[in-house]
Amino acid sequence: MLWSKLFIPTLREDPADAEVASHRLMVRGGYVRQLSAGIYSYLFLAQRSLLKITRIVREEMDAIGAQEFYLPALNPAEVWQESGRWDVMGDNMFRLKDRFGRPLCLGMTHEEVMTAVARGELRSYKQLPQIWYQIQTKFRDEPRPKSGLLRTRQFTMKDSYSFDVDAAGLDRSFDLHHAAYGRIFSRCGLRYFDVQADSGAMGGSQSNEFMVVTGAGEDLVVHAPGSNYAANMEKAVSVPAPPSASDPEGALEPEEFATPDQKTIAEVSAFTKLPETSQMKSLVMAAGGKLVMAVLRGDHTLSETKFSALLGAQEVRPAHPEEMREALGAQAGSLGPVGVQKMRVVADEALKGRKNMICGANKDGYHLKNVTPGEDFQPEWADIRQVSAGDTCIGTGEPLRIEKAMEVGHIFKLGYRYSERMGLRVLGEDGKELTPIMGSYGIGIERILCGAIELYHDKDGIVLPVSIAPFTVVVTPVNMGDEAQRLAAQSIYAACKALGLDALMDDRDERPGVKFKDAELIGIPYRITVGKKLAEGKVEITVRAGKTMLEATVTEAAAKVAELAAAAAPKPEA
RNA sequence: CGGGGCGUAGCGCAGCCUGGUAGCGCACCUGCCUUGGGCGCAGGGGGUCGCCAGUUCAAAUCUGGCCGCCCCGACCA
Repeated sequence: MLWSKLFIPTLREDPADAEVASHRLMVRGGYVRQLSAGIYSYLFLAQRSLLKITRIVREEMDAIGAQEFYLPALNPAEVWQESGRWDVMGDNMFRLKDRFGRPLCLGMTHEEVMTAVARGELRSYKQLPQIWYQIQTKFRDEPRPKSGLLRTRQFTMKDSYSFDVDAAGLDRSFDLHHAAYGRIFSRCGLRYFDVQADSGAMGGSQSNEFMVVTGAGEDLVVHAPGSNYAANMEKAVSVPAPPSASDPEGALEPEEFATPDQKTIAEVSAFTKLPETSQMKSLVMAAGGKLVMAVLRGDHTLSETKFSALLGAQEVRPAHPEEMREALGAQAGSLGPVGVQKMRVVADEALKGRKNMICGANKDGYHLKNVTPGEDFQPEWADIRQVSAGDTCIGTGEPLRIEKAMEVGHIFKLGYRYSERMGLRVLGEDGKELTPIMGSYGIGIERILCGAIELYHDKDGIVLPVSIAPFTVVVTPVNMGDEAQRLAAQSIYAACKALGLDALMDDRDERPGVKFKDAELIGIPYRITVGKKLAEGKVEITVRAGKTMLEATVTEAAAKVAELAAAAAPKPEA
């Protein structure tokens, strides 16, 4: 295509309201323009790149036998009411009414619609397994859209759903997706982590997230560089760093002592001159209308995800001050597990084997010392602790790293939730009805592009992987007024196209500096510069990643780029 | 929803405190010039100063309300 005819509105300066690199560069590079908070117009370059991404996704989904559908984004309330998510989704769902007042919503995901199709049509176990997918626009009324295309109110998702006769079948469908996702993200050129994740309150057993490590991300991944361990922060486990002071010896009895105005762990630690690791933190939480006490080492943080999973509760919140006072007779800052009868007490396993520690006395202004978990109080033991910096890997003992990351894909085993509630049944081999088991698998299409840009950019702009760049190569005649250059550039451009390269011809009557800057900004992997060396029959090939440069003759330039591109973006194995 | 910031030409910003002709750079248009890193010269077009109300002889500027956008937090099957 001819650059002079295209709409690629690059900006010389950074947009004022773009914070993260992908947002800033996509606006500057003329990929996108914002229409409203969390709503973007994808211009020519973004659309080309997104089409390349979706093509890769399609190829890999088709390769595992998945079938592409296209489902309505506009959904009647009924199906969401049947699944129970009409209420669960709350304000995150865009809702509207039609002219007759019938409630509708814009789809956030498509479990309901897929299940509705399935229950109308699937009759026999012989029709299973099925994997259905679509690439569709999703709508979520985010409380805070942010970071450009990272968190938007309208976005594109590849979502697939599997239907199997039994758990073993679901395992196979899950594994197929797991492998396909790895191929998809690799082919898109992403460096990613495949992490164990929490499956959330919506049911389901196994769950993996595909995460791209970037400071722009909103999640945290915990990983050990030397081993295979990687997990979402919510689910991660670790060996805690040892306490910084050893516990006092002896079978000591708990003893009350005054701690006026010392409430936080830090305050009590300073007051007692004993480190935070010698304190016990007692948190009273309300779950499902009941109070539960969580006891942790002073320097540790409660993982609300693990805690609520343990309790099987949908919602866990800190107890109100009145609730604490009523149940324990003291306020936060002086609470402790000793003598507590009215509520469950769950202690984190990091406290196992510890003795003679300090905790609140359930009496304002007082704490207890010489408290030994398991002796002076009998808790339920569980891992309810969030991994923290300094912890080590359970498997290898090496230090764990905690890094910010962005979720680009999520696969998980749904179980029977939707099929059960929405009445999806087929006849089994034995002639009895059975409820198919489902899986759900999502990929954020725009997030792949964002992730690639976050990972690969420099001060001059975007450095996209060949497989998802809007163009593979740009042919840049330095001086359009020079006929020899123009003709040579045209022949190279034609040769590129003949080789099937996605080529762009920068035929604009611009200064060379402008053309170079623009090509670098928008991230085209290769540039063939036709300039002063043409007198010797030579042109230059510049590789955007690393800005390396090599020479080639006019006749061989296109083939050389094709070779480089093929090496950089291998095709899928047949 | 809580905290902070910002709204003036397509983009980036100044002007506002101390009320009185709406500015600068980039981009855009015309002409000349130039052609290996966002050239140069000359001329030109483009604004309900976010919206509404108030104060005033007079409001981009002061006051009040509203709206929008960005950032932090809460939230995120």
